Amino acid sequence: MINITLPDGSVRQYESGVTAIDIAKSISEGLARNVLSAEVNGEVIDATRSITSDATLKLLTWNDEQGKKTMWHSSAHLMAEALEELYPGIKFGIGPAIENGFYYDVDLNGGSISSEDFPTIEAKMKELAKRKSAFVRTEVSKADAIAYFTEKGDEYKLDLLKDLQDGTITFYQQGNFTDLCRGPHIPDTERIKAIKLMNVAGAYWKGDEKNKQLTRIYGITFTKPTELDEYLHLLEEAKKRDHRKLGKELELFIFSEKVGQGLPLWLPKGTALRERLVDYLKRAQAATGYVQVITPHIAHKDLYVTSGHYDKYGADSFQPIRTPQEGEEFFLKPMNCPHHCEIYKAKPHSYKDLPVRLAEFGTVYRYEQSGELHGLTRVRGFTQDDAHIFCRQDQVKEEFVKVIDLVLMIFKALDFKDYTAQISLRDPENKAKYIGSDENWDKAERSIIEAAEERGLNTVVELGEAAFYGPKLDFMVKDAIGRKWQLGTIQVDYNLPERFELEYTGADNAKHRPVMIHRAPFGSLERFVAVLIEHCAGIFPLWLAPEQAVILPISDKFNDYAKKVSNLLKNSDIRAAVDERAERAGKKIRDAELSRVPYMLVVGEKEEQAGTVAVRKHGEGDLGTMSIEEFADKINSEVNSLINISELN
RNA sequence: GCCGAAGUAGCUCAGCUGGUAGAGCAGCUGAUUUGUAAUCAGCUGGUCGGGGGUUCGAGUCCCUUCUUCGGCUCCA
Repeated sequence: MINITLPDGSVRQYESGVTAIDIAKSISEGLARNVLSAEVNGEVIDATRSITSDATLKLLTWNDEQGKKTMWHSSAHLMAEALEELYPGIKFGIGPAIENGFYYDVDLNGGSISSEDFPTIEAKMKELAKRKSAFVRTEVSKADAIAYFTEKGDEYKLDLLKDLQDGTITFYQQGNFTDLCRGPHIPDTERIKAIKLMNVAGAYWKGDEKNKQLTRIYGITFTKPTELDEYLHLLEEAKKRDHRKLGKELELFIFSEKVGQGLPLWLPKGTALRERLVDYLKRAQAATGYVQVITPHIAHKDLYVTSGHYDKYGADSFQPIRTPQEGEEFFLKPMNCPHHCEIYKAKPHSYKDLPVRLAEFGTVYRYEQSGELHGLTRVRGFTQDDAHIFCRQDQVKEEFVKVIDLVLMIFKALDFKDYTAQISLRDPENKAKYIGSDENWDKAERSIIEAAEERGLNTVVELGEAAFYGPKLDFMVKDAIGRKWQLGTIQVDYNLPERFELEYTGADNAKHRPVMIHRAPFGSLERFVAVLIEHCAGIFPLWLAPEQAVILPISDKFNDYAKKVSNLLKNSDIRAAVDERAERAGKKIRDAELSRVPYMLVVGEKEEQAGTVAVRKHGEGDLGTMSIEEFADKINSEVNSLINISELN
């Protein structure tokens, strides 16, 4: 007998050789039907594999990330089986699960597949799924595996086999399809109940553009038809929230072919929104010991030679700006850090002065690949809410805590409730590729982890994801419809202080090298505004909305009163416009609702006589009549409850 | 940068197999003076992304270029 420990800590005894499915059945039939794979001693395996020694077991279902991945990976095999029946002679690359679904890369030998073929493929997949074919795992020798794919004529699988060790090779077979695969897979194809192929795209074999281009077919599957419906609904919702669409509709920003790709033009309303974000962060930073600096948009080549960026990015960047001076070259600044290093260097520092926190809303230019540009999330000119903190090694933790507080304050003000901190550390197997002493790295890594713990962050630690110059913490937020975005970042840098020979004088009267911390709570204003638009679907928090209220006179007889109301509100720092058009109230309300103005103030004869406004809230409707002062108080208290910088002190 | 698709009025889109452009909204003008999601009428507006070609004739076919979209690769 063996002991199986379940996630709740309970221990059950089973015969050796029991499978996860057997165990699930012993708990309930329903659970057994839902099991997709199993995590045994931390490793995800087929739910149908035997367990022969004491183990901890977690049964994975659709509700587990890994369960979904298993399902989608198996779905890729199912699609491959369908494709092989429909397109005999087709060759297969790789077919993994991805964040939302799966894909398979195929070589059609000159043929083609388009989205018009999807219904046929989907129908075939459904037919095959219903056969309830089991996914059967077999261990094969490398020689046998090579023989199998040589006979089949699948050069891609043979290419993959080259890099595999004999003795670790497994095949999975379901129905008539056999694939080289590590697994794991779901018990049988019948668990796949809903299938949707999403799109086709070209993709190079092994991601290398020198290799042949394969056809990549994306799909997604579900354990219930309703889950597919929900997913399609979510996609539609995402489309409605697309910041590129809303940015145009709400007149926030545009792009112009003449100005250039990836160079956004901020319209008055977008600028108002952005400036408000900037003011907010500036006030918060002023309260937490930052000083603002301003540096030019271009810099001499030498700056980037010193920083090392010239060697690394020179040829792939905007090319140098020349001057009448022979051989002189300037570059558009791609980051603010080297400039800030020069500011730090401008005078000697004592250990007592540290940390020095230099902040700048610095606009930078990077020549991103044309195919990579996307709305405001990936542009060629953008403004970072950048700051560099120069501190002693023993201050790293405290500085991290402070930056975390700043980021959390912003998340609160913008209603991001769901976030995790991703901590990127060194690859412990390969410490040599990182710059800086082992001791400092250890300290810094520990400081970051402790800072995150102290603030109760949910963290995910990624080994080997650190930059060569230091470990970092990135905030991953989930938006209102569950999509993940990377926003704020905090990074330790041991490289630039070295290259710029930054120093401070310690208590021992000797020179020491400060630690540099890069941080950007928003990341960039462009990207942040894009995420914000998609998060709130264009319905901005009241403190940010370009217009907080619009006053709607019933007829032009009341335009004067409307203007008076607008002026009174302006005195209370409320942004309110008047809709003076000769339209009916219904039309004005409709337009105001569509442009997502938070409050509409309808004014007519009654209001003019009583000195009041009839308040209507966006998306909610009529709130009744109140005095102008009451309304102003209501707005201001609502705003204050959202942004409260004093919390930081 | 690579592969695939698309580009028609300010916006959203229609325009079959080639026969010199349409709608709705927006805008303008006039009428209406209006009470919680679209008042009515009239009008303006396009070298059909740019360039080249085929043709008697090109929004429509071909080449080229730019931009956008979906992916790949990339992101200091």
